[in-house]
Amino acid sequence: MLSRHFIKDNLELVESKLKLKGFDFDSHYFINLDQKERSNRQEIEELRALRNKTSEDIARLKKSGEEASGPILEMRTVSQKIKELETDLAEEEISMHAFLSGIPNLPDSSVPVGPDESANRIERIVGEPKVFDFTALDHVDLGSRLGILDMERATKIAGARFALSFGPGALMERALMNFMLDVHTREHGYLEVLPPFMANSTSFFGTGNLPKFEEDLFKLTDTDYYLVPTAEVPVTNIYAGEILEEEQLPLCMTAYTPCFRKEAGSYGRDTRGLIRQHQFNKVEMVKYATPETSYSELEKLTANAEEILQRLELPYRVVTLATGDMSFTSAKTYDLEVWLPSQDTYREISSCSNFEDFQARRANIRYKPKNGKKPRFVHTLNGSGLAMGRTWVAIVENYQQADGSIIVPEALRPYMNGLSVITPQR
RNA sequence: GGAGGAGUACCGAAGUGGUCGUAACGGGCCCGACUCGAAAUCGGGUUGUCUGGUGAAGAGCCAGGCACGUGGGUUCGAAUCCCACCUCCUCCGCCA
Repeated sequence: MLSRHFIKDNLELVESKLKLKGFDFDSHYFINLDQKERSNRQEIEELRALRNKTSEDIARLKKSGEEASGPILEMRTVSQKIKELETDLAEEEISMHAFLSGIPNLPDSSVPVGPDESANRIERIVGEPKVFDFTALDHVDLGSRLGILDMERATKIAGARFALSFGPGALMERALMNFMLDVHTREHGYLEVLPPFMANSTSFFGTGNLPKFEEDLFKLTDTDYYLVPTAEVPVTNIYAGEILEEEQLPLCMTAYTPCFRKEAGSYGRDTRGLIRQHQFNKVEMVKYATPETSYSELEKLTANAEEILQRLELPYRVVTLATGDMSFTSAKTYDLEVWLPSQDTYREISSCSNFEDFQARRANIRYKPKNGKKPRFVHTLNGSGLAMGRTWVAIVENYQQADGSIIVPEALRPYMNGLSVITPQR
């Protein structure tokens, strides 16, 4: 959510910045509603002040045994009037809240301007795309030939967009989780968190997934719970409604969770394999930072995610998302894209964003500055470190050999009982 | 799932319809005094938020509103009475 004061003081700026994100900001609606609400609130407050003062008089009169029915009758009318005005105010507040919560975050000035991903800016390319002297297969063919991946039976059990892995395939997923968490906790200074895999609607509002993107989520029948689409939701909300000390910042947390997404609106896209699933595993990094440090923390967080790709020796590139390609909540996003031989292209494997105070305002996460001044909103950041399913795909495809076996990246071998090559099972 | 109890500031806790919400009392923390320094002692301070005014300022100051788990209700007036919900605790049942 954007600050109402900020919008009021910077109408043109807000309008033009939102346009870059493809959002049409209705400033007239905002100004009218703001004005109406404020004048209404002021009238209510004046009447309440009158009632408070008169109530004290009534108490005094009653205590000294004097007649008080005059002011009581008078206040009966005043209270009635207050109640009427409060009904109007409540409606105005709901409208304002709905309006504000539907406005996306403003893009940072360093973000490339453009309507879609064609305007994304490539920051750096690390490693060389693999070239094979044989016909390279995709991960589905490789996986099923090796007997470590079975998409058909997953479909039988659950449906389309689910996966089933066996033996070294399942082990590699578990190894990736431990490897990533170990690097982030032991070397990058993150605190490991194991959060709930469901969260309530308040938490989803806090991170900006609700109310606008409910169609992406799995909701549990007859409850207020949704399955988490990313650890961002439960972890960012850990300190919702709280005031931290500045000394606690930056607060760095990392968490493994499965992620559940409906992928509505992506029918027909990425139908083959593990690229787009209803359920996938992910290790996420989440940070709270001060406004002064959030952009340098974003660089660190992105580097932390890149470190995983580097240790796995996977070729990748880093792009800055253009204004029109960014998410609703983000002020700046770097995507890490890993090389996939089967698609002859780079595919997103991590998304690292600074949300500034957009989520913190929604979730009411603040910190008390060292100077003892009033509480301020923290800046929240997060990034995948990494999406494990897609990492699995990248390893299988990039490390394939002519005979269809898969070399296990060195960094992963200690996590796989020393296994160095995945060969056909059974 | 059943029965009972409880949610008040940083923590503990008092307050059961009126001038007691910056909210008794105790502790913690911060500043100051005493001291060579510290402890002890003494003095002061210590919730957040919104509206209006005054400011360059969403710094400070002034006036006022709101908040005693959350949301409603009764009343001239609610921490206090009523209803619903949430959370925690104890006992019983079930259970990995």
